[in-house]
Amino acid sequence: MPARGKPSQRRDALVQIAAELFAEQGYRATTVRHIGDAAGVLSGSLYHHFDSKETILDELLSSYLEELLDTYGTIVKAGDDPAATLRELVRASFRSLSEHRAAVTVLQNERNYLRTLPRFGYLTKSEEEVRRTWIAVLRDGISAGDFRKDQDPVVTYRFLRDSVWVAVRWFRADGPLSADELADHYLALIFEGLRAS
Amino acid sequence: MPARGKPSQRRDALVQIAAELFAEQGYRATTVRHIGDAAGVLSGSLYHHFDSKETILDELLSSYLEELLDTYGTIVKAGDDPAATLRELVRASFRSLSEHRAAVTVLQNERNYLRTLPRFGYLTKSEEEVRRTWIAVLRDGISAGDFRKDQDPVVTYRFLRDSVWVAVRWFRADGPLSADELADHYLALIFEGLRAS
DNA sequence: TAGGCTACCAAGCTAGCGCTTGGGTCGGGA
DNA sequence: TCCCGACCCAAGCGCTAGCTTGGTAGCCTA
Repeated sequence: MPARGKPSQRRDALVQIAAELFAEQGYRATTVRHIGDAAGVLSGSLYHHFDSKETILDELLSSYLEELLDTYGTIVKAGDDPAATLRELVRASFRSLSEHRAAVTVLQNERNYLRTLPRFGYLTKSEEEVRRTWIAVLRDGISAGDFRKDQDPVVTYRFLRDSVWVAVRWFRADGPLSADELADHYLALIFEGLRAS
Repeated sequence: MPARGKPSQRRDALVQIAAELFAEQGYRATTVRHIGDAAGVLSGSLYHHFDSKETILDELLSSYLEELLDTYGTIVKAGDDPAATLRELVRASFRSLSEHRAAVTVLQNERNYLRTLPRFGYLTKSEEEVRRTWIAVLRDGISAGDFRKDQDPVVTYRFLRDSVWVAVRWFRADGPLSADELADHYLALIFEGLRAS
């Protein structure tokens, strides 16, 4: 069986096939026989590539989170003003949501369950790092006078985070709006509000 | 077995017990043996009250949706101006989220899956009615000059809807914020925006 | 006090789950 | 030519899922 560090095209393709099924039907509702069928292979043959169904999911999620946190780090290091940084964080999030739709969907839907598994303890850590990043930007924006002071950054963070990521439920990369257009629409709503001036 | 229209205290209690488990672990991951254990009964005994696990879920969801749509109807019929109506819709939604936490959670998490089952076709219909209600208010607000014209009401609706309902993931009725306080915090963000004036 | 109703138990059925085992095929390097 | 590694099949194991069946204890009413 190929190891994690020893990449294989077939292995990567199988992860993607499984990812689509996980996203559509849920991780637990997707059976190894489904995955095998979709890949044109008997279910047992999957165990040549992976030692468990969990491993397939792990590969999907950890590689996604690695990339996302990397992108966040780059944005923060750029050191723009808080409003611009927040804007870039939102844009990057919507882009990741379009490029890794399956991974994001699974993460949203199975988060509570997966966190109970020791193997996926890193999900909590990643989530905490995302949280720190966003809240720091919000606090900076308040201190700098860019953002309103009568907002609790913790509550605001949860709203921003949730309303961005939950869009994965209906966003389609081949739909009428691109990820960046959607991000800008969202940012306009968040920054300027709904009320006519 | 008691029928749907023939209420039974025991039956209602069992629905609530099951609802908590469905919300915490997911509908499919909750077994009839779990439900039986939580109710202090053997799993087979549940089939005295319900003819299937699906029936338990159906009872939970349909009664919740009935109540929600009823509340929405009352608010719209009151005929306030669009901003006030939207405010009341948001408040009512947050309240329903606190009073029917389990039902909302299940609906959010299993929506995609349940819509594939013929039995739960009414979920799509209810969703459509909610959609019509909100979008009508948004359009009215734009026409009346209360809301900004450069917003697509369809996209805005999805943001509002998602960011309200997704709060069920972290909202606790016994937490620091009441449902109305949370609604007001949210409304301030939506109406006035994040940017300092 | 007999009969029926509500609520439950004890036991087990079938289907399908994740995963294992032993073996087969085929292309590339020595 | 020989063999190794990548890849896959066929069959089935142990287990748990939702659900069924036949029976019973206690209560209410006539």
